[in-house]
Amino acid sequence: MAKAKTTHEADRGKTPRKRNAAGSRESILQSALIEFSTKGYAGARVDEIAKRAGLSKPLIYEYFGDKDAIYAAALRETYLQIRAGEQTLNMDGLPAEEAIRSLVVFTMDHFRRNPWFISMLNTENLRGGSTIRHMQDANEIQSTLIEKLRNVLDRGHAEGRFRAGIDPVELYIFIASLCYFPISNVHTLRSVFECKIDDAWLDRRGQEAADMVVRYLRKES
Amino acid sequence: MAKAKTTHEADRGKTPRKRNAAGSRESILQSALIEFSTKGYAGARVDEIAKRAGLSKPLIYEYFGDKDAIYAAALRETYLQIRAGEQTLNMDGLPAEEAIRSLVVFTMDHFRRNPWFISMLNTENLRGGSTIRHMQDANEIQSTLIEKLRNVLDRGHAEGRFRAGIDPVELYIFIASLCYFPISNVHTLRSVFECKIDDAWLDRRGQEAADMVVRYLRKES
Amino acid sequence: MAKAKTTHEADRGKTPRKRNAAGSRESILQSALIEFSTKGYAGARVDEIAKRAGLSKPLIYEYFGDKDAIYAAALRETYLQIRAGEQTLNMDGLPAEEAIRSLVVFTMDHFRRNPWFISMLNTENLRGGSTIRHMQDANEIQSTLIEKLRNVLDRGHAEGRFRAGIDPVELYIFIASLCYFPISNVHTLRSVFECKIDDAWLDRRGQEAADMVVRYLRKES
Amino acid sequence: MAKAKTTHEADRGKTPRKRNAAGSRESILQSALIEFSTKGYAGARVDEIAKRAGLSKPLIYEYFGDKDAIYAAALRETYLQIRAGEQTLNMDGLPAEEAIRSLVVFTMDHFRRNPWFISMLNTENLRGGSTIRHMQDANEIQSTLIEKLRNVLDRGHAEGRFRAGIDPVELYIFIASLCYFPISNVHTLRSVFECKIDDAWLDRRGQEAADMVVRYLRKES
DNA sequence: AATGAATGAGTTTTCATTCAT
DNA sequence: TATGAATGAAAACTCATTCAT
Repeated sequence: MAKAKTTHEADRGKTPRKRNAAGSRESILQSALIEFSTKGYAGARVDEIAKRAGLSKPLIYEYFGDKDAIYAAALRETYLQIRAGEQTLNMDGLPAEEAIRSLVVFTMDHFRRNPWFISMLNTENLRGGSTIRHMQDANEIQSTLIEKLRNVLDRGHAEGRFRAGIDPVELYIFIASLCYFPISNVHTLRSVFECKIDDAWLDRRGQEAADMVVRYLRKES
Repeated sequence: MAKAKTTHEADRGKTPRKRNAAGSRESILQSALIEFSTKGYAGARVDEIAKRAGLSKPLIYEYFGDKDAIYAAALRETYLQIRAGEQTLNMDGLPAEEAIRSLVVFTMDHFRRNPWFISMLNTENLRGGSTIRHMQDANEIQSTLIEKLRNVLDRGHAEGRFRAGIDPVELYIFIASLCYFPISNVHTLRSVFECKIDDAWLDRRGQEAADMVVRYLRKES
Repeated sequence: MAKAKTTHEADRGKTPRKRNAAGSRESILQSALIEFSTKGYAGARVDEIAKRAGLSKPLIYEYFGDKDAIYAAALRETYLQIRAGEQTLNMDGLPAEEAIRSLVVFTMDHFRRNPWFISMLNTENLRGGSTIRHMQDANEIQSTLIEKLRNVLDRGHAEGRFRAGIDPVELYIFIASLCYFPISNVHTLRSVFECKIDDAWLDRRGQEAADMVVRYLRKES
Repeated sequence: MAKAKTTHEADRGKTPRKRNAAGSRESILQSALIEFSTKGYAGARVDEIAKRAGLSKPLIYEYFGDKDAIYAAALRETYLQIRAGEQTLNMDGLPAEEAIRSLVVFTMDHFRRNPWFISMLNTENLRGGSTIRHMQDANEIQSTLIEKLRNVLDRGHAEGRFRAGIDPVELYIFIASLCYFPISNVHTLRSVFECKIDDAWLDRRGQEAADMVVRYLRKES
């Protein structure tokens, strides 16, 4: 759990007011997230973060310590934002197969709507995971989603639709794989293959990926 | 000794010795590939490239021009090496389903054996593809593989095993997705999920991914 | 002590002390002027400019941008300083011929007292004028002097001493020519001719040049 | 006197043939002259000199030693070329005043036709004359011209046209001043004054300068 | 006589970080 | 809480010069 930041609710979301520690911190974080995700760790500029946040560099150092710490905070923030998004997913009312389909499509859309998530993961993996390795509660981060998925798998198996022995984490990694790659690698794919990777293509791909996952789960009749 | 033009053939091609332009260029390229793929574009150091190549910085600038150009050359080299590896894949003798399985497993292994490929793609995509977009023959690069895949799909359909209308490029992107993600994201996955992503896990995952692809292709009986 | 805004007025303007942006800028400019005028553009070292200014290189880049911009600022400063000097010239009380003589002698002395002016002009002309060409108000710079000269010429003509139709700009270029060359080319002249080009020689030459100009202007009787 | 270079007359002036020491030396010198006069000493590139000469850098070092020596040779070459040009001037047949006028106009044209002369002098003076100071026969260089001028002055005086006591060197420096400055400073003059300094302007200025010199010499009636 | 290959020692420029208020 | 001024250390890039043939 992140330490409870008593953000003055009134201030939140607006352009950060001066003399407002919590707001400034938030603002720096958001700016850092954009900077690191568009330029990578080494390519990111503290100057740029300060400028975008509308605050001074010394303040950033006061709050975070050094570039590494800013990056670590931004990475954590990325995960928190993604997890917050995932909380909105509700698969309860749906039949198991439909629930899986909706999870796949949701994941694809989620990645598309929050492109800095993928960029931050790329960056962190390029760096060998040296930062996330030291993040305390990293392993709690997606547990809710995994639980939801486990429930659906159980339900599907109980209904006789899904095979047994499917591990939700393993399955989730499949789903993430299918959704992550075409977004993460959109630029190289566009250059290497003729196919147009645009919004429509990604929409279709979400459906097709859902198909693939469902076929994989189905009990063979 | 005067005009002895017999360049010692044994020396050529391998560890490049001094006063050998082609060898030096090769050596720089290899060094650049390592540097860029382990540190990303902005994190890479020309100094380091020179040191690893056992040559001086000015020579690098003489041969390539500037950091951008070194990077571009290394990116292209990456693709060339990967394509060369793909030429070794032979699916001709196998039944369609086996051929597909072998392609998936091969792809997974190929990515594992050439980790700089994935790192370079990550780097390039983080940079928005600005370099590969200007690479002349980028789109020829994987055409052989796609042709092989098309043949297998046709064969599978002819034999009544595979569904019709599967586009080989689209399918290849599925296969790449499944193989790319767990390798590319190994560090973040390790931190977020408890599962051990080690060699054995990746071996199993290759098989499982092959399963998924094959089920996706199969005509439903 | 808390909000004491009384910047010690005594400190301001002269040898710039730390934490004084305007003073630092000034100091860099002065240092750049010395460096560029003694070494030329390509020979000048930003390092040296910093050292002489007692400030760090990054600050120079912060204030000016790059070497070209430092040079441009120094060139403009050169002209401003020269113009400021020219404002002190007063020819009003003198008879026309005396006024001209005093202008010639003043010009010679002015060039001698501000040797970096000639060096900067030489440097800029060697560079093909690429910097001054883009200087906004370059053509306003010597207009005051030209006006003064025009008045004297008119006066001299009205008094029946000077010929008509003398253009002040053209005449000024004659005067500048006579004063510029022996100072600008002092080193080559010393080597090529035996004559000693020293202070006394330049004093005499100022008088002689004044003579030449006056004879040129005189109405032939 | 320069050491008699036995240039194979047949080779001279053409594109330098390989395996031809004298031709190569000549070719490097010409190239150096262009490079140093257009870029100044520090801005000149040995690489560029080699490229323009169509020869390799090591050859240049073999022939000249180092950059300083190339520069020194180019500077001396400049003077030699200028002196060679001055030999063509013939004032013998003309009345004294006409002879002076023709010398002024000739000087102006000579400077215009050989722009690298002025650039080299500028460069050398910017460097404080450190090279020409060590040139052995520098003071012989313009002696012929001075002698010619002395003759004309004597003749003019004998004819009762010119004043007595005019030193030819001093006069020559006046003439050079008038011709040098508007060519040397063409770029800054163009920017600072509105007047168009073009070929026509320089033609007129030659005449006007001749006027000024003649008026200066004339015995006042 | 001539050169392609190579480099040590700079030079400009950048950037994370701190000082002083 | 907040910042304008400043910098040490390092990065990319250059250039006169030499090596080996």
